[in-house]
Amino acid sequence: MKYNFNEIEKKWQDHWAKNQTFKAENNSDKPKYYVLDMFPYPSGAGLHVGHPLGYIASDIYARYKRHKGFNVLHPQGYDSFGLPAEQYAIQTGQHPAITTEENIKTYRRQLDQIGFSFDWSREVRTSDPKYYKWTQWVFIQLFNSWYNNDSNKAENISELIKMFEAEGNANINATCDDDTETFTAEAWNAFSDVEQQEILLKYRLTYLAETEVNWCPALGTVLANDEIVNGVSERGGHPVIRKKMTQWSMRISAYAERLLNGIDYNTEDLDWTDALKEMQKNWIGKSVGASVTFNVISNSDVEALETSEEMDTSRTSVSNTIDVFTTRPDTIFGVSFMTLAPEHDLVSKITTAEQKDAVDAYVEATAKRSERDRMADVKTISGVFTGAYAEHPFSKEPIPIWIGDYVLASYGTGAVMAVPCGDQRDYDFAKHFDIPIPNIFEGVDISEEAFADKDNTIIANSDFINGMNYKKATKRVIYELEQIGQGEGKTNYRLRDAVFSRQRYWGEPFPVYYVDGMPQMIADEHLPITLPEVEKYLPTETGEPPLGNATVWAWDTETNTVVDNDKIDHKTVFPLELNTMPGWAGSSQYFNRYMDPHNANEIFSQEAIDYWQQVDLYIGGSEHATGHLLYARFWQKFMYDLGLVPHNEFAKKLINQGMILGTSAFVNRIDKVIINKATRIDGKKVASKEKIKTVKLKNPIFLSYYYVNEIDYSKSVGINLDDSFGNKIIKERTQRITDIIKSQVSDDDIKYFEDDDFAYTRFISTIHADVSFVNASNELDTIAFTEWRKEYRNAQFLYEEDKTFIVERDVEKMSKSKFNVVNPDDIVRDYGADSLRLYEMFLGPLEQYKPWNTAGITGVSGFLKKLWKLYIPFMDGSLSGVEVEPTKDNLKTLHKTIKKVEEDIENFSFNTSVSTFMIAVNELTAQKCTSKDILEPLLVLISPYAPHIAEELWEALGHNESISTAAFPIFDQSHLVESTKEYPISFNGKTRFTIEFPLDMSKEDIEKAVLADERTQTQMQGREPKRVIVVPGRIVNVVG
RNA sequence: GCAGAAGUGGUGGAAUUGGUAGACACGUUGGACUUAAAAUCCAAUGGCCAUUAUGGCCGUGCGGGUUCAAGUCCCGCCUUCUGUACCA
Repeated sequence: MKYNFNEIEKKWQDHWAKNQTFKAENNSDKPKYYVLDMFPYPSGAGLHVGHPLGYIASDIYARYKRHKGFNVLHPQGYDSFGLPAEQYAIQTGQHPAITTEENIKTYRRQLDQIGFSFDWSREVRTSDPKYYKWTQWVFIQLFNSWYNNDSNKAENISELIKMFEAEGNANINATCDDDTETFTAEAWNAFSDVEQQEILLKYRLTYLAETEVNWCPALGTVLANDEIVNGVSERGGHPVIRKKMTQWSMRISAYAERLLNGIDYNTEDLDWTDALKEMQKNWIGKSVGASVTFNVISNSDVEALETSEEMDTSRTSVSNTIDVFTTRPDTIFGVSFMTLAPEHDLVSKITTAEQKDAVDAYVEATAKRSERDRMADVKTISGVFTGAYAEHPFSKEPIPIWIGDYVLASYGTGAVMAVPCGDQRDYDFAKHFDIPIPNIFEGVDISEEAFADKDNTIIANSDFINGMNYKKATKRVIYELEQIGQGEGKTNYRLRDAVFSRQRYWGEPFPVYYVDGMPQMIADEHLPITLPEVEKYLPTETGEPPLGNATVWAWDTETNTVVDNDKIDHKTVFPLELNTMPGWAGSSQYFNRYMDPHNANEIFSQEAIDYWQQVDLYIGGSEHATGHLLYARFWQKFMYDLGLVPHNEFAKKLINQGMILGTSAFVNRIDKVIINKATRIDGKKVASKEKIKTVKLKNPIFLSYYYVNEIDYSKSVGINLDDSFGNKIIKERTQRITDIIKSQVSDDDIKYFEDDDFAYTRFISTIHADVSFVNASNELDTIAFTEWRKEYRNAQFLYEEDKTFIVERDVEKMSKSKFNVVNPDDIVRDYGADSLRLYEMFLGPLEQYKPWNTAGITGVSGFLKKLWKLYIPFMDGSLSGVEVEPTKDNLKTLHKTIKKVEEDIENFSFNTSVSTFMIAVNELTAQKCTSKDILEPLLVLISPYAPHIAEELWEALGHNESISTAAFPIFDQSHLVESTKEYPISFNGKTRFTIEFPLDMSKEDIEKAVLADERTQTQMQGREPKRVIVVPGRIVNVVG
């Protein structure tokens, strides 16, 4: 009757697989519920205990919903395109498909042994041509669409063409490239085919354009903004530079407002955490203000201006204009200069001859600095005057035009109107270069800093807006700008269009070929266009992406097949696109594909989407906040515009699970000694600043935690211990270390340790030890350690006598390089999957970051053993034929457990329900409960958490069917009704003792009884109570 | 700088939304069983003081406030984590 978890878990996992227990049907009388996990990238390292956390939570919820009578869709798959498999291919020549396949096998084995209730019949892999056919298909739909701002949705490009043919583009309210020029219907019809295609690209929702991109030379590819962290690549941490390239982009900016609305105003639609919504909101970065056009004063006028003090107001020759965006149009009369980004197109055009050298030098110097440098160095103020002036739109005063790297080319228009009195950066710039700082705020002191508080402002010295507040002045300025045609109200977004091409092999190929340099879509019926074979996964010698190495990579428009490159004749055979799609392409619609994953004719059938609608619960990491989760929302809205999906948002509720952190183990190592000239301070020998040499030890010395702490080393700095200070133990230890060091140095060097002219410092560094060599008491298995790090096989380990070598512990992110990874395989082997599942939940709230500590698992493991014991009478036959009536206590325990567990699951408070189970089992054990009426429903409660043991015991109780769809027990309040309450009696708010009273006892009677109690007399010590507060059913408080 | 979240025993964390702070576990200590170990079981465990049983004082990052009553509400700070940043 032993609880043999390994055997039981295998048995039920096989049972579920064989009977397809968790296969979901696309129609059912039951209500539907869709629980989704973010699908994993199958990395070569496999899973660590942190990975399944979210899967366990979603699995508990999915199983719970099945008990509650829902038809549950709980699929899983793989985001299997990506960099690591390709990097591995570059190094080894092994095809990424093979690496990926192997990794998936490992993942599947690891997932299976945890006992998830996934419907594996619906598995998708983004790298499977049958899947990416539909990624390519969505891409084509995007290409064939434009964004109509009047109807506020995506529409077919053919409608746009019709409008161009009929009326040109002047009155079309579409989201398009900024540089789109206006044309008439006649002009459109006169354009050549290629010209028309060029114009249409400026409107399409995915388009090819020369854009400034983040280029990562080390990875040989471009990166999206969300793939860059702190100025370096997210993967590998390589530097990133700005570069102009022709790239596919996604016009996500067209959806900026709708993406924002979904999280901002329409909150009931999107039950996501505030933190996540906030992140997306910041990323979209909406700012409302105005665009203002400043005319640049021509150079000849500037000369006139410089020779005479008088201003020439009759200028007519306006050649250049500068557009700026401002959130403070009300401060327009405070403008005293303008600043352009050094990269701004106009810089070379407007710079005067005298300033040319200085400007060129500055532009060059800025270009050399990496984005990261510029970001790190915020404090330094730099800039150069261009020599040019712009004209104030209202006052017509000349305004000097500067360039400065505090203005970013990639935000807004790359130019600002500088208002030093109202913006600190402009203020600092003006102070630094001695530019005037006119004050336009009434009664505000700006002698020390700018005044940026727009809500407490009255505008002054500002012509027609004097005396107005921010709101009124803004409105008026925008009106006046519109009157003179030099500006308008404008909303600006930080969100940029997303670059969609990658110069990589292991990604979705584009269904695109090129005729006369213009991209053409391959018709839907010929999809998928599968990845070609290449000999090398590196870029070609001419710098083309890896697909440039393919020999069979041309499109034959007659046969509609991929053919040999040799056949390219630009008549019927054309070159195919060499870029591939980015990682987020495949993850942007996978949740909908799960609804109908094997459909070869459609991305999903109408019936499937009508039935499943959208994801009800999505669980995954918050690191995808501004990547996947934003892109997927964008694609969903596009699919909604096409009428393909019934919801604007793909996931109703989203939870970000926290991370499980590792507990790293550190050992202190002395591996070198630094020799200095000695000097004496207060008669004590210490090292002088004069360094002689560093002596590296052949065999390092490792110091146990307490050993090193008692010696009181200052870590990593090193400390001179030559002098005889400290107590006896310390001296002995110091001597021991010195002896070991001396035994290792050459005869030439020994003088440094014996001669009084020298002092030496032992340099202590801390290195990670693999946590598998460390036990719960932080003792290091030194033999296993030296076995693992062979270079230390002759190292000395120093620790206290009669003790063992102790490591230091610290909590860090779990990672291979920190040797703190705990493999779920080991946990499942030693404690079972049910213990792993329970323990991961028991660690703490789902959303929280928390450290893993394998030792703690004995708590939940012991709980399962106790649970098992409760059911032994049903297995050993001792209860055969006997029906035991539940006692009142039994029922009370059961029903309070039902209530709490149900509430906890609904609130995703899984940690507290594990506690509740423990309490229930402890109580039922104490009650010696053998009633089936209690123990049967208890199993259903526990089954979502520990499904294997639940199935096994369910079977032991005589069931032939799986527990997975057994009805969730119904809570009955009547079992919890109490007739008395143990009232806490407090005095001035401090509880002193308790008295039991009937619950129906009146306030007055309780008060009397409390005052009559002799313990009350003791507490009051003769004082009269001023007041007695009685809260029936809760508490009594005596004030005195 | 801005935004969001969080500070509770040696540790992970509970606390019915203002009503007995520290549930449930880990760890530690003591005990039982055992030749021994493991496993299992029992007891104690926030700190300080007192002890013959009883008891007393302090305690949820810090300082104030509201209240019969504050971990929970209000005001002002401090610290940590996460995101983001010359965003005009």
